Order: sequence, then structure tokens, then C-alpha cells
Amino acid sequence: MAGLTAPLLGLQKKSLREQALSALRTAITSGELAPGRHLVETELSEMLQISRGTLREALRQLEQEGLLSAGPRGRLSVRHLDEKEIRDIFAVRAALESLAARTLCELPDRAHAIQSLRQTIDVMEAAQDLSLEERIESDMNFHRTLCRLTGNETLLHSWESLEGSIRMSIMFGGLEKGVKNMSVDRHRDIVAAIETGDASLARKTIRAHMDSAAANLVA
Amino acid sequence: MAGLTAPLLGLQKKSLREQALSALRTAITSGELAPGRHLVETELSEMLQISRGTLREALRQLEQEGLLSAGPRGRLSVRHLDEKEIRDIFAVRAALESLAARTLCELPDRAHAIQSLRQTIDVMEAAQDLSLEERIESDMNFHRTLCRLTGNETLLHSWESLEGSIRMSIMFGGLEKGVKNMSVDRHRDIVAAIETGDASLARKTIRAHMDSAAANLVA
DNA sequence: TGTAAGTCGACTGTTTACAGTCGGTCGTAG
DNA sequence: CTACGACCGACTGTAAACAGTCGACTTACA
Repeated sequence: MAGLTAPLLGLQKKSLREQALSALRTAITSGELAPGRHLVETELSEMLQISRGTLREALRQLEQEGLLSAGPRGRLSVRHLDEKEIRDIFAVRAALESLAARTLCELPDRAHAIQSLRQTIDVMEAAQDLSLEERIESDMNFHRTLCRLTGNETLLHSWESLEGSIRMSIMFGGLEKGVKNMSVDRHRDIVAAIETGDASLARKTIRAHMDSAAANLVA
Repeated sequence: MAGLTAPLLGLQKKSLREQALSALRTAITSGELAPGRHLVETELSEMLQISRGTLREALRQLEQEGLLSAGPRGRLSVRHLDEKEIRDIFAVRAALESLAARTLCELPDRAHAIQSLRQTIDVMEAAQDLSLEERIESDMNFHRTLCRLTGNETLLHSWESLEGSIRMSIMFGGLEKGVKNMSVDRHRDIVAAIETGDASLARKTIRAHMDSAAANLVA
């Protein structure tokens, strides 16, 4: 937990609030702040070296992202995910990414999008031998890119709002299980489906990917 | 805009932040705060009779809901939606509600859910002769209920995060156009599809409903 | 010994004050 | 008349202080 201060001292291009947001997100999704852990504002503000007012703005955002749950009298704690919630999160994720895939399928000239996706998969492939964290990172990047390439800002925003929950799910289920679902081939299948323009196939591929990911996590 | 203070003076069961949140949401989705309008913190805090700190927490939340857009140096303004964005919002909405419908279809005993949905439609029917606002309210209630009945909290939360944008879309497209899509029959079709348990049919019904709604709004 | 009242402490909700920064405007010089 | 520069106002970012509330612990009394 002492590492919480470090990220803030570095690169000061962003506002303190955004820095605190990133630091907290990382701390939560990395397990540094364990699920169920009660958060005390004064404690956190001191650790992050920021004022409570600024911290509270960040906490509101995290709360909305579903990383924190509010107890009585505004007491915040790190959200705890049970198996059903993980499945639910991945169901919503699947719905969003299915929309993304379908949207890309309907794109007349999706060559550039296909190329971009392939590029992210290449990065994944190169990360195979790296740490679990970096493999997860490259996987998330693929899926985020999938949403971004649609040009649907609302879709991207919704997905990003879910990103924290997804990361928590992976952490909760265990990183080892998490990376199991990140096979390069699976992702190539998705891109291939999009390339054919078969929206139905793309949707099925995405859903299968998500279902197995969720199933593996809760197993 | 003078009406902004009123909601806060009444029922003080919620925190000031939540009251401000509701007041601002209403002000934006009702058009009282016009799209593109620049928001000044001191101005708003004075109107709502709350401090800037408390106000800022509410603003962060609205920002995340997509009702506000951030300009340079954190300048906030009411988000302006163009036609593409409205279509995009409804595409995401369709994806979420399709998931809801599919989930309900797969529910073994969905009799209770069906009944709840029928009830909300009855309310819609009774609201036919009331104001546009009330008709919209009853329509939103149906769709929110659709998501809630799945028991998927993440789905409900994602939908509610989108609710503000949906309301803005309706306001932007014109309330008259908005209510056109809220025919009782359409909604009965959705419930009927869910009742049969045909997930594919339910999905198609939802998507048709959403597509026509979006199309009407931007027409 | 059990219970009830009272006190202490911790935490959140809220407000007020201060600092920094950007843009505009007015004045002046070329 | 234009261009440059210093001042001024407005607004956000941030910090510190105040107030209220709930729970826990202690103590007194039956």
C-alpha cells in the first residue's frame, strides 16, 4: 500500500484527481486494496498526498465504475465480486463487444480496422513471455480497441466504465485463470469473423469467448 | 433556471450531493440547461445553495454519465448530441436491452417478470392522456424494469448510466417525436416475445423498437 | 451480573478560504 | 492603425477547518 504515493509523484501532466483515480484503480485491480476493504477518506488522502475534497471526487468516479460499494452513511469499501456478479459483468461485456463486432462488420471499408486489430494481437503475441500483468494489459487493449474502432463514443465509454469491473473479475478469479482465456488464436478468430462481414458469426465468436472466459474465472 | 433551487428545499432525506445531482440531471434533460451551455461552478453552487466542493462531486458523476463534456482546463458544458451520437446511444441501449430480454427469456419461471412488465405497460397506457413528460417517464420505467428484472446488477447499472443520455436524445430530437415511439403495442410485443422464450425474436423486437426510435428522433 | 445511560472517538458531509492559470482588455509605442 | 505587453478579472484546482452522526466503550444503578 505504500506504493500508492509513488504514482502521484511522477508525471504531473494530469490533475491530481486523475492521478488519484489511476492510482486507486490500479491499487484495487491489482489487489493492493483487497475486496471488502473499508476505505477511510482521511487515510487515503494522506497516503495519496491530496486533499479530501479532491479525493472524494475520485471516489465518486470509482463508485460509479463499480469498483467501490457504498455502505451505510456513505462508508465506502472495495467491491467484492461473487461468481454470479462476474458472470453478469461478462454478459454485459459480451453484449457491448458483440455490438462492436457487428458495427465493424457493417463497415464498408473495414480494412484499416482489421489491420489495427491485427496489430494489437501481434502485441499480445509478443507479450506471451512477459508477466501476467502485461499479458492482461495487451488483452484489454485488444478489446478496448475493438470498441474504439467502431467510432461509437458511447459504446467505448460504456465499455471503459466496465473495464474496472472486468479487471476486478480477473483478479478475483485469479490471474492465472484469467490469462488462460487470452489465447491469441481466439482473438484471431474474432478478427477473422469481422473480416468476413458475417455479423452473426462475429457475435457468436465474441459470446463464446466471453462465456468461456467467465466460466474459467469462476471455475 | 430559477427552479433549480426548489428541488433542494424539499425532501431532505438525501445528501446534498444527491439532491444536486437530481436537480442538475432534471435541469439538463428538461432543457433548462441547454446543450452546449457552459457551466460555471460558482454560479451553480450559488443557485443550488450548496458549496462548490459538494457541487463538484455531483458534476463528476454527471460527467461520467455523459451529460457533461469537459473542455480545456476542466471547463464543463452541457453535452451536445448530434444525430450520429443519438444513433450510437440507441445502438448501445439496444445491445443492453437485448441482453436483458435474452436473459429473461432464459429464465425458467419468468411469469412474475412478465407480470411486472405488463404492469408497467398498464401504467404507460394510463399515462396516454397525460403530459409528454409523464409519458416519457412511464416509458423509461418500462425499460428500466426490463433491465432490473434480469437480476443483473451490472446490466442495470450500465443502463442507468446511459439513461441520462437517452433522455437527452429524446429532448434533443423533440419530445413529440420521442413519444411517437412509445406505443403501447410495441412494448406488448416485446413482453410477448419474452413470454414465448424465443430469445432471437425478443432481440429482434427490441432492436426494431430501438432502431425506429432512433430513426424517428433524428428525422 | 445485566442493563441502560452517558461519554468518547472516528468518520463522513459540508463549507470556506487560498493559490494558480488562462484569456481578455486596455494602454502605449512604433 | 497595428502590434505588443502588462494588468485585471474569472474560473478551476486544492487545501484546511467545522459540524453532525453513529458506534463502541465505560460506568453507574438495579
